[in-house]
Amino acid sequence: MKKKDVKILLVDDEPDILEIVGYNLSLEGYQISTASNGLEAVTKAKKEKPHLVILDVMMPEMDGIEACEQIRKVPDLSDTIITFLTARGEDYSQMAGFDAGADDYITKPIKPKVLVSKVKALLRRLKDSNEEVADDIVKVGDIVINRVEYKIIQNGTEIILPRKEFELLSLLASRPGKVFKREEILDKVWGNEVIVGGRTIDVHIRKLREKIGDDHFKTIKGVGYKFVL
Amino acid sequence: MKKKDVKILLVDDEPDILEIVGYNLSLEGYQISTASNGLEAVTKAKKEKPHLVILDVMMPEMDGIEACEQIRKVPDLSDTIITFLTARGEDYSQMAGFDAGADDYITKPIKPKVLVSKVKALLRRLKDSNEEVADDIVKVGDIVINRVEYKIIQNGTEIILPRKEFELLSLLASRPGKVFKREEILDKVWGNEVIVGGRTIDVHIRKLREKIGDDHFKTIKGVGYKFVL
DNA sequence: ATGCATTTTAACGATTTGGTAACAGTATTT
DNA sequence: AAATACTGTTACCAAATCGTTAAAATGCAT
Repeated sequence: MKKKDVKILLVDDEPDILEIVGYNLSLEGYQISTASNGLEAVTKAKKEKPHLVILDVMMPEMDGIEACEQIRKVPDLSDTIITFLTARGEDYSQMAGFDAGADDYITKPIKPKVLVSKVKALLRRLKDSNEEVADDIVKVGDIVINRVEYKIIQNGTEIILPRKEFELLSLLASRPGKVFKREEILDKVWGNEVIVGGRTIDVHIRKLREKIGDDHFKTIKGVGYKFVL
Repeated sequence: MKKKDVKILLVDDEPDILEIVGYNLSLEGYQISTASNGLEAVTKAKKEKPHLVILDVMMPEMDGIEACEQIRKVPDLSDTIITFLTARGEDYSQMAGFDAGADDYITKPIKPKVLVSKVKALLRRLKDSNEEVADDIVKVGDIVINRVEYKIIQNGTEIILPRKEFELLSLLASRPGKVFKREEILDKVWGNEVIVGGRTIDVHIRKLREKIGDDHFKTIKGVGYKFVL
């Protein structure tokens, strides 16, 4: 997801806070909208479906805790990350925040740099959870992919794959039939910082074709590869 | 199939699990029913024909494995997806689950978000659960254009098209009957920086006429082309 | 460090694709 | 009917893309 497509809803009853936090986050390229109390927050959240909600705990009309609970009840917002703004030194242990479904706390006074890096960290979590769930066992066609033990079983035969091959297969098989663009594969298997040569994917595909079976991997020229059953 | 028409049968002997998992899934809009042991599960499955069964492995009366085998024997339920709930760290290598016909495992402890995205992923396998990919699969006349899998299906026959041809067809078929000007086609399929000769579009249209059928592509002299059903 | 497995690169060949040119065909205008 | 303008068709070439291989680089464990 592009940074500028990330929507953040900022909720606080102090206009100063809204402005300074909003300013710093918009500098980073996020889409910011604001609300000044819990009710407004819930309404806007439903309408705008933000990816992240930053909620002051103490507010008139409806406090942050309750707003958080309300937001958590909305199915469309199940992936939304909620973080509280709270005064430093409050007793976290008896805070109802996490019970209400919060993901994190940010303490006042707010340091812009800290805030921004915290937000980045939280949104990274969003990205991770959006990508397919990593940790378990899936059967797809004649293949069982065991992500826990890093092995695959095909017709009862166990096959141990090296990490990159395993992850590549794992990705392709996570959506049989879907074509994964080369770019997408690089993003998800290699990570978008690493730069590898143009033939790297092909070589790994070739090894998979050898080990798993030629017919399972189909090339779509100019686009990418797909796994077929 | 609409999300709210998807039936999920949840089987566990611990009421707490039933409640928390059931709650989270019903928030997503699925129809939930529950059973607290294997016998009940098989009975309910036969009656309700759920699309997905989430089955605890260890239960009184009849364990998950046997319940799974029973369910798999029912012809009506051949398309039902079955997934086990299992404690993390168990010895997967000697698990009888996949032999019994399971499609997946979900490990306890259960994180609601993980569970929900897992369930979504599994239900995506149901051919007709067009939840979110609806926009990427378009039916026009006797042709189905599948942008996810980069293929088109005509009268049940799969046809793989090269990229430019696919995109051209995709564009024209996106508005059957509408005439696309040559200029417009160049913009959308080739991109307005690239300059190609005057006969390029014609050649591609010709290839489509060969592969898809002559009558589908109508020439409007002096203007452009349109796709007709 | 040494050896082994994995990953990446580089080079080359093979294949597919996209694009052009040339000409034939067809409609449109004069 | 002739001239004009546009499209259809074909064969061919160039560029893009992919497959394969071997060797170099990297990582990893002994």
